[in-house]
Amino acid sequence: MNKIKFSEEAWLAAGFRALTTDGPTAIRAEALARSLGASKGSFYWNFADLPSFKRAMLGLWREGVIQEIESHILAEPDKFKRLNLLAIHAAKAAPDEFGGRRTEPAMRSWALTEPSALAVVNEVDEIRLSLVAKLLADIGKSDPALVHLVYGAFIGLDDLASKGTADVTNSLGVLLRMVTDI
Amino acid sequence: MNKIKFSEEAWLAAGFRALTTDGPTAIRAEALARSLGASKGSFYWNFADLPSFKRAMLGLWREGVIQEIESHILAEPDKFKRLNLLAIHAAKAAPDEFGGRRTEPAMRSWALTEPSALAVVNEVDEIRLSLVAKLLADIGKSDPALVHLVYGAFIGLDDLASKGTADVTNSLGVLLRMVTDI
DNA sequence: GCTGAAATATACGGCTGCGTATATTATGCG
DNA sequence: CGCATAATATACGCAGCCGTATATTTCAGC
Repeated sequence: MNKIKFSEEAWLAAGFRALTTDGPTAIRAEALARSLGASKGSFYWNFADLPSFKRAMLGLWREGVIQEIESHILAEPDKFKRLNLLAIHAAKAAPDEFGGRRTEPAMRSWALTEPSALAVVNEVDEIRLSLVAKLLADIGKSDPALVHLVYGAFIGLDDLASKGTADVTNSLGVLLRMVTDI
Repeated sequence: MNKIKFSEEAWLAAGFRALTTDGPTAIRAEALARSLGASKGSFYWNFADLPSFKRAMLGLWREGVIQEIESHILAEPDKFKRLNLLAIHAAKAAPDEFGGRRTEPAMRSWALTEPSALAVVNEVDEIRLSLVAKLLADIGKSDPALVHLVYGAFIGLDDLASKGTADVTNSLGVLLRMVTDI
């Protein structure tokens, strides 16, 4: 094996930076190459083409979300603390070098225009909705509309937070207190 | 005056269709012209350039939001019904020919990458947050985190609804019942 | 019918992007 | 030391887009 100057990870991180700062259409071989100080040739050596690069990004994000759930939320034994962890970790679905808290809104934005992205976001939504349903069932709540409400608030507050308009943890906390205390 | 074949409104409607189906970067003179069966020349006759066209779109959306609030929500005298109207009209911030319920997520997505769009979305958010704050104050609730929660749920459920994942009215109804009944 | 302006269409130069084809550089290995 | 291949770089053809400059059509009023 020879020396790797620009790893797949480096390309993918550049992809997430492009996505979060300039949107889905900024994921382009030449632009990413410029941002890394590399050339197109290197990109097309590591990835067959743009669609396959995007598939890699989407897969990485989905795995990160699953990882995040398993390591941070399911690991907590107390059922009320588990719910609070939802609020705390709401905005941290991706590592910082992959866009941090700007990733979630960017992925959902991507899903609006690209079917492959929509498919992955739908998968992730199902996973998270099942999680919320389970956590709420654990405290004796089973209304599906409530599940959607909690998850919808999760998504919307994240969007507001990405614009500097709201604080996710505070407001989700208010909601969870209403749901649990009464 | 001579006959107008492609009005400004027609161009703007095409702009919203492009935005909602293919994202902000699909707002391009040539693509819009094709979608209308017109040519670039006509576009540049009606609008100075792309930035000014986008300004027109953003202004139209903002005015529509304000109009919607004044004609549908503030017109209702009963303070509890006013809150319910929030839930019912949540997803109808734009007329159908301008993208209907897909417009809200598309505008917020646009705001992620274009500063001029962010400015308008921020304006709209402030207007709507003031409205929610007022409606909640009318029923004796004044916690700012609650205001953000209601509005965040509004935004997030709209996103989920645009992906076919949730029903906005039901879940916002659950929230408003929690807020008002207790 | 003519004429002139309004409205739309076509033609152009310059730029950027994609994906491939072809160099060029580096390096592990014999 | 040299060779084969991994990794990156450069060069190319083709296409789309922007904004302008230049036609061409269409109509109102005379």
